[in-house]
Amino acid sequence: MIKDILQNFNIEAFQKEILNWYQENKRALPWRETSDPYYIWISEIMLQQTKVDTVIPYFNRFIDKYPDLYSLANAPEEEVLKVWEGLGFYSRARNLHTAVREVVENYDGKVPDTKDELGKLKGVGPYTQGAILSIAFNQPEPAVDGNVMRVFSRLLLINDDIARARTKKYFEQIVAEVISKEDPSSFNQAIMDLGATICTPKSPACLICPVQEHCRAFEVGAQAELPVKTKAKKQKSIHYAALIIRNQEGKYLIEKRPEEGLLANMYQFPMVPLEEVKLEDIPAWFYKKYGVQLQMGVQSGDLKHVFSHLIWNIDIHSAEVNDTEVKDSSLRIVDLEEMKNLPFPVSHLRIRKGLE
DNA sequence: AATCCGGGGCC
DNA sequence: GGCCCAGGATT
Repeated sequence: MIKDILQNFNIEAFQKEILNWYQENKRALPWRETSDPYYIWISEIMLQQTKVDTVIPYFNRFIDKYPDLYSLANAPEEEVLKVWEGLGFYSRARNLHTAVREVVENYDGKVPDTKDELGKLKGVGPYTQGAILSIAFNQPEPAVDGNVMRVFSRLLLINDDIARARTKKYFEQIVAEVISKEDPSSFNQAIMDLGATICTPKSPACLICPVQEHCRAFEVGAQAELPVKTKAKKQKSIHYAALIIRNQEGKYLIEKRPEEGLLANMYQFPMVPLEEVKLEDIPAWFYKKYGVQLQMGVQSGDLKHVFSHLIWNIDIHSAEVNDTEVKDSSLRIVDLEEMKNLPFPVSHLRIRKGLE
C-alpha cells in the first residue's frame, strides 16, 4: 500500500525542490548552529508540543547553564526544573535529566547513534530517535510528528485520522521512502520548516509553496480539510483554594508536590479541593493533613488556569500560622527570595506575583 | 488504544 | 472557547 500511495509521486524531484527551498529559506535557529547531538537532543525535547518561539529563550538559557552533557548530569534535579520553569510538561525535564545520567553511566558520556540505544533512554520515543539520528548523525530515519503528518497528508491526500497510532506508523513508512538519502538532516528539517511557515494548520500559503506542484490536496482544493484529526475530550474543571500562609516572621509556608503525577516535584502554595472541603473546615482539614494549625484570613483574589486535560479554578486565600518550622517533609517555610530559587508552575507564579 | 501530562498563541 | 504545537510514558 505504500507503493500505491507513492505511485506517480516524483520523489527525486520533490527531494530536490524541498532541499533547494530549505537551503534558501531555512530559519536561523540556535540549535542549527551545531550538529552536536547533545544540543540537538535538548532542542528536540523542548520542542515537543511547544512552539519554536517559546523554546528559543529557554534553549539559550539551558545550554548557557549546562553547556555539556556532564554539567547537566551533575546538576541537582530541582535546579534543572527551575531552568525549565514556565516551559511546561515538566516530566520532559526530569526524563531528560535521568537519560543524560544514563548516557554518562552506559555510553561514556557520548550520545548513542542507534535507534535501539536511543530508544532505551527516558523520554526518547520514536520521533526524538528519528530527529537525533537524522539531524545530528545524518541517518535517513523518519521523524514524524503532527507537523510532518499535516504536510504529507496534504501532499499525498491521505485522510486517515492522525490521532491514531497506526496512522503515525503509516506516515513513518512513507517518510522512510521519501526521505533524501544524501541529506536526511536537511530533509527532515525542511519538512518541519515547511509545516511551520507555509503548510500551516489554518489557511496554508499554497500559492507560495515550493512543492505546490507535488501537492494532491492543492490540486483538488482539499488542503483546508486536511489533516483529519478526531477531537480531544473537554477538560474537567476543579475548584481549589490556594493558601498564602504567613508566619509571625513574615515567611511563607509552601509545599513540594509528590514525585509522580501532575507537576511532579514542583512547589506550590498549599491547595485545598473545595468540592471536598468547605471553607470553614479548612483549618481542621489542614491540621489533619499536615499537622499544622492555621487561622484563615481573607480571600484576596482568584484565577483560572487551563491545562491540556483539566482546568483549575483557584480562589486565593490568606492565612496565618505560628510555626517557624514544620515536621511534614513536603512543607517548607521560606521567604520570598528563597521562593524565587524554587521551581513553581505558572499558575502559582501568578499567585506569587501578588506578594510583590 | 486510551489517558495523562503544561503552557502559550492564534483565530 | 477551540485548536494547534518538533510526543512519550503509563495503563
